[in-house]
Amino acid sequence: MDGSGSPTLEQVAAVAGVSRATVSRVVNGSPKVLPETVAAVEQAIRQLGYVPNRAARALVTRRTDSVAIVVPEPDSRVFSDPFFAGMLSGVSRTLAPTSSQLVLLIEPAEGDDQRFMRYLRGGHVDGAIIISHHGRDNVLQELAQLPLPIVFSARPLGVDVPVASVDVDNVAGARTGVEHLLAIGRRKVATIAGPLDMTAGLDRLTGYKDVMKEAGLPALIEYGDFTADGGEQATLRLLDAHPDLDGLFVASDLMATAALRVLSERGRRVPSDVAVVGFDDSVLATMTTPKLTTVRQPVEQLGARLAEILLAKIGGANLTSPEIYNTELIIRDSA
Amino acid sequence: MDGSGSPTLEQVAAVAGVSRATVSRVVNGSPKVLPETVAAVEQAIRQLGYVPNRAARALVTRRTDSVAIVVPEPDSRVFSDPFFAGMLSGVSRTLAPTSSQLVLLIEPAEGDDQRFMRYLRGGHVDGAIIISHHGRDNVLQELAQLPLPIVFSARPLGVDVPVASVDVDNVAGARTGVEHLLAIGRRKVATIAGPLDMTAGLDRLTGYKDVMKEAGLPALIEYGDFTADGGEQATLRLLDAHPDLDGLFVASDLMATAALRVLSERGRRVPSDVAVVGFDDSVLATMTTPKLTTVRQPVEQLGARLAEILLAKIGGANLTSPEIYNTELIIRDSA
DNA sequence: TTGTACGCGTTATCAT
DNA sequence: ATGATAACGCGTACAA
Repeated sequence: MDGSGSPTLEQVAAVAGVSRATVSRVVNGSPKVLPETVAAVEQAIRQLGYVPNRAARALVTRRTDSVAIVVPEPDSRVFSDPFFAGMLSGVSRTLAPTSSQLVLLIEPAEGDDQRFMRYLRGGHVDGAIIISHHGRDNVLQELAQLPLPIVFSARPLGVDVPVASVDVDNVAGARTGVEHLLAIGRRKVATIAGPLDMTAGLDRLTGYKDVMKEAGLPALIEYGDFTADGGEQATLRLLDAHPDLDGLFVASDLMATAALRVLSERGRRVPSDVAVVGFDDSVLATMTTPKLTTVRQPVEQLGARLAEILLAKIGGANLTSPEIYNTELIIRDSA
Repeated sequence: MDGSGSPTLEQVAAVAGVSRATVSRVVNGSPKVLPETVAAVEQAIRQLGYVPNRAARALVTRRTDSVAIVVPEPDSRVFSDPFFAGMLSGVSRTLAPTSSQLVLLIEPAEGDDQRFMRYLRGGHVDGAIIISHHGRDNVLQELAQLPLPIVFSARPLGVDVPVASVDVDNVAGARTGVEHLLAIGRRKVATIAGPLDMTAGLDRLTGYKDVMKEAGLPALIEYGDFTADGGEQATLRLLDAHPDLDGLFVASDLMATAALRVLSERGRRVPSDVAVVGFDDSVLATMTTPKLTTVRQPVEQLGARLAEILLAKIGGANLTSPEIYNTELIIRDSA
């Protein structure tokens, strides 16, 4: 701490022998300042180690130069999901050239919505990216109606107003996965779906059902919650109910890794006995034995696009429609 | 947006028929306000949907009610590491009861230090938690000397001033892992170490070396960079150099998963041919086949403690020494 | 090109 | 117990 707190514009002005206003202009890169004045001011700034006070600036400009990334769930799962990590990476890289900072809002405990709602409403950020998994209560709806630029990381379930969102085509992605299983000759193809209150759960199941129906094959469905444990349980139930299954489409890589393990423990060879296709192409996909054939979604790109859209909206653009990206089937060893 | 921006203290005061100052008192829970006045003000607040402006508040109180969690590396690996996720979880849970928000500062590209240094210096946060992996340049040193409450997530390499930090006893942790390998009869025990410019790399290697030396056995060392790829390469080199190894201590679970895969591909049975011990006990440990025996570190607890220490320092406490936590060997199937 | 002066929404001091 | 009023540090018309 330097004696009397951090230096202010005023002090810089005094040292540089100019007015506060001029220093402000230099700091903000106004073109209408004499080069020599600029030099003098910059010298003073360096000498004092001046750095602008954002609070004061925000107060007058009504811009905070920070955006929130909101996880409206107490879900620590979100963090262990490589999906989130990838998106965060994309978001932060896109935000980097900007002066914007990233504020992470996590719902600490179930039902503590109002905490971040207040924060968002308080004008502490210029906009927000919502990482929503569940279409829970009416939180998403409330978020969507906030007087603030907002982008959703997935089509928010249960929201009836037009909102900007970025997502992959989960239905089509699931289709490619299941179609691949059929293409390699599998007929008893089951799925481990995600929860139906998540876009990812709902749409991927739809894709599976569609393909099976078109092929005239029965749908064999169990549900997991996108955790390894959930995947394990679902696989066990599936093996009990359909011991003769020869193909398995799993709605996430994390659940798929558990499925592979259970299959192995139960003496099923992958892919010869049971072919397995996952969804995500996360880092996990290459860590399993055998390596996972999976439906890739371009997570970093999604994150980057989320940030771009948000910045555009903050800049005044009126974007309120979903953007859908394509998936790609990555064939490895499990199917 | 309601006509004219968000309501201010002034407007609430007008509606409630009191002065600005009184409203402020109510908002901040001052005891010296008549209950009936409180009621009137709270009514007005609800009616207007008032929420205090943090920028204005921060300007006068000089407190921002937000803390930064800094990743002073462009390292996207940090995110895919479950270790980071766990700590983040612990930090955010501890911060929750507080009014403090979490600001995430990531170095977007190599060498862009000054960006977050300026931010931290600008008084935008009340304190910062540094998640540092590498003892790179003098960034850590600069961070340590910031006139701001700071806590490091690991003993920062190359910092010569006393700083607060939270870490596990990596040396002892590695010892228990290696000693276990010896205890189950392994003699050709190799290690995949992490980079030596990270505490985790350095100390865990030390633990390995110590045990091997005490046992009068040769140290067989290869280095990885804490990624799956690095682990894979190191394992291959190790198998080439020492085809007869029967024990392997890997400095991280992520690298260990890769090692397991390579060993399997090379026809080594785990644990019968080669016993493997990892480090972390991350979610990965139970996802492998066989499940990984590993040295657990209490990540969430570390994160929580980081936050506690930071809050204490912000509150005026003068903590500038490391805190070391114990690890625990979790025995599963790989050793 | 530069300086003056005002306002941003709060908290805190001092009267009342 | 409450109300004026002065900061807090900055941006920006407006004036010079």
